Amino acid sequence: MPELPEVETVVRTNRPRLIGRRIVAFESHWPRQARPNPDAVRDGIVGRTIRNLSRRAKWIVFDLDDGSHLLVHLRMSGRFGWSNEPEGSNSHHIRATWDLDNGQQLCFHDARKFGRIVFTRDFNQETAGLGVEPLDRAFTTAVLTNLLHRRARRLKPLLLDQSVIAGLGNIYTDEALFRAGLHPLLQSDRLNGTQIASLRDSIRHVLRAGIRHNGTSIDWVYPEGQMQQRLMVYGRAGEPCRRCGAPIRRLLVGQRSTHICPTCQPKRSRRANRTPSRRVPSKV
DNA sequence: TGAATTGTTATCGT
DNA sequence: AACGATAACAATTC
Repeated sequence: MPELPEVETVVRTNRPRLIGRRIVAFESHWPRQARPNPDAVRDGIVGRTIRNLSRRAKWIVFDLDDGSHLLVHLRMSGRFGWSNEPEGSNSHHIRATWDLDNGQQLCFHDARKFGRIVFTRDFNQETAGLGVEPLDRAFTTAVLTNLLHRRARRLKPLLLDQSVIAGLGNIYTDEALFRAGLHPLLQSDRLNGTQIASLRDSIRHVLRAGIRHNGTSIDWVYPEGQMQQRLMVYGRAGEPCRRCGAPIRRLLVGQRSTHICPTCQPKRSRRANRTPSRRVPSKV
């Protein structure tokens, strides 16, 4: 379940071994995940030198020396390995391999086969549908205000929508909403300025924390992170809230498991605009 | 054995 | 028609 911080970690750890290397061979063992098709990918990248390895949303981006790009999406279970490492090549879930000019071989492991390998000569067009990068300077409170107010959607599915904000997944969305004290079912166009500023800061905070701790490891898919020890709500149903002690609750929002603290994330604001149940009796 | 898991897309509904 | 919500789907693990 790699999200932005996990993908960023994969990029940072593999970048030194890939930059400057020439690709001498490519093989796909699961044709339908290579776009437009395995031959086009192979023809496009073999002979090219990798200028840079970076990230856009949850995509891993190979910059090639002729201006074309190779994009890899890990989806649920994708990961990179190296054939000369003990864990790298002994899996039977290797779906693709890249041979480099120094004899090393990059392996794409993907147990569930949901990952994507895309070759494109038009990077901008390929990524045109992706929303704003939440860690960019461009992700200001004003920009988020516009994104939230121009539509009326529940907060959680909106934050998961990659065409609006690119990179959040289920874990960091729940964590950001908790940190901002916002209920996932709140309507996006009903947030006030204070709430939006808090949400913007919370999104950036949890993503940065995720990157700082090399991502979240909650199962066999992604083993190298430490962020799971610091999660406030995700996967903690029934456990006490680390802020107030109330039991964390798990609910379904848009078919997705969602974790909240019922007191830290009230559905409606606690103090403001509450009509008192009993009015102070007025003098006659 | 089947419930749980995710991002994306196709389809439904208003 | 346009938008938001929902169902379906890819395939595997435990």
